[in-house]
This record gives sequence, structure tokens and C-alpha cells, in this order.
Amino acid sequence: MIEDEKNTDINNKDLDEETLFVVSQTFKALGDPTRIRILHLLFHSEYSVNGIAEALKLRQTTVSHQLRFLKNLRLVKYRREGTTLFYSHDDEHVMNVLEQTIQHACHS
Amino acid sequence: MIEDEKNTDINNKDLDEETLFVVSQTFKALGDPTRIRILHLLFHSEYSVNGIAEALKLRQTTVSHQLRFLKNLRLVKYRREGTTLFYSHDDEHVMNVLEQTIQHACHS
DNA sequence: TTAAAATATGAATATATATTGATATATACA
DNA sequence: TGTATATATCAATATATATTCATATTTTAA
Repeated sequence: MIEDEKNTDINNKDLDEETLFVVSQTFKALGDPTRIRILHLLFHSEYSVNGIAEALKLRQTTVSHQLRFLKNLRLVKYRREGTTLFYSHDDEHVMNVLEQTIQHACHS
Repeated sequence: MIEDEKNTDINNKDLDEETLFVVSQTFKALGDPTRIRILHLLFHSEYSVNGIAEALKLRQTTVSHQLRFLKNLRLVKYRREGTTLFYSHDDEHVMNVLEQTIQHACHS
């Protein structure tokens, strides 16, 4: 069998570019302490931007920037109520991975 | 109940510093495409440093640096055979999380 | 339509990180 | 002991990223 440069072979031990991109982006999102804290907070319930900032003692602008990051990856979503935006998590798989790993880190 | 600055309260929605550090380091390791490719390769079997470099078309020095990174986090280990070092994965939980997420990314 | 409140955006800065070429170290063996 | 092979380390560079201040946008209500 001729080796495929573009690596479409299902048996190939290397990953295709698109999968690699998605996976690395996902883990990159979970690789920052601030984003971890935000996601972990949202695990329990929805929060407004200021609510997150107060709960975690972060600046509003920091929270907003990180929420945009998480939103772009569809890891969070929001609903509007007046001028307030309530954010909640939007990816069960990622939340499971996060909480699993937190538990694993705590109990070891 | 008085709020604890150091956040030792088990009901607190924020994470303690040590857990946060371990979790973020772990995900940071998985947040880089090169390290993902290396770990995914090691999922199947052990490889020498040059073996990894050849399989993934990376430079020896790049592979060596990333292996040191992964070794520091105890995500990989190695055994020596002459001048050759055979690396293999050393954290079942992290490998499960990685492979799960790869499967999730492929089939969606 | 003006003000206030909540959130988002832009630009700047500081820090972290990945890769690389050059070189050092370590092991085996002639 | 000297050489070849495999791997690790160092230093430099380029790029990515997180945070911040200042300001813009959006929505509501007076």
C-alpha cells in the first residue's frame, strides 16, 4: 500500500489535521487556570458576567475575554435578561472530562 | 459561616490552588498538537525517540524536548536498551481522556 | 432622548511556549 | 581508548497568550 501524504488512512497512527486542531483547541481551553475556574463555576449553575467576576475575584474584562474564547469553541452559551447575560456550559463531553480530571487531581 | 480566604471549604465553588495547578498543567500538556501526536502514537505501543521523530516527521530535538515535558508530568516513562530509549505512556487517566476526546472529535 | 448598568472590544504589554541549530552527554563496541 | 549512535541540553528566536486600561456597544427605564 502506498503511503498517503494527506494521511486519510484510518489505520495510520498519526492524526489528521482537522481532528488534531479540534482536540488541541479543546484542551488549550482547559489548559488555563482562569478558564478552568470559570467552567467549574458554570458546572453548578448559570452566572452573569459580573457574577463570575465577583465569585472568582476577577476583572469584568478578563471574564468577558475568556467567555468569548469559550463561546467561540461552543463550550459556553448565554441567555439575555435585560442588560444581563447569563452564561452556562454548552458541551457535556468537555464538562465531564474537566470534572473527571478535577476529581482525579483532588483524590490523589 | 465565615468565608475562608484560602478556600478550604469543600462546598466552595472555586478550586484550591494545588488542584487548579495540576489540572491546568495536565490539560496544557494535551493542548499542543505535537504532544497530542506523540501521546496518541504511544497509545498503541512504545517507541524510541528517533522512532517517534520518523513516524511523525519531527526533528529529534523537538521530540526530545516534548518528551521531557511529558516526563516531568509523569505522562510518559522510558526503558533503556543500549543507547536507545523506548518511551511509553504512564498515565491511564490522561490517555483515556485523550483518546475519548479524539474519538469525540472524529465522530462529530 | 438621555442616563445608567452590563457587557464587549481594541490596543498595549508582559509572559509563556514551541521550535530550531549547535553542541554536549552517554552507551556500546571495535 | 577512540568512534559511532542515540538522546539530551543550551541558547536564540519567533510566536502565542493572558491580563489590563480605556473605551465602545447594547439594553432598559426615567
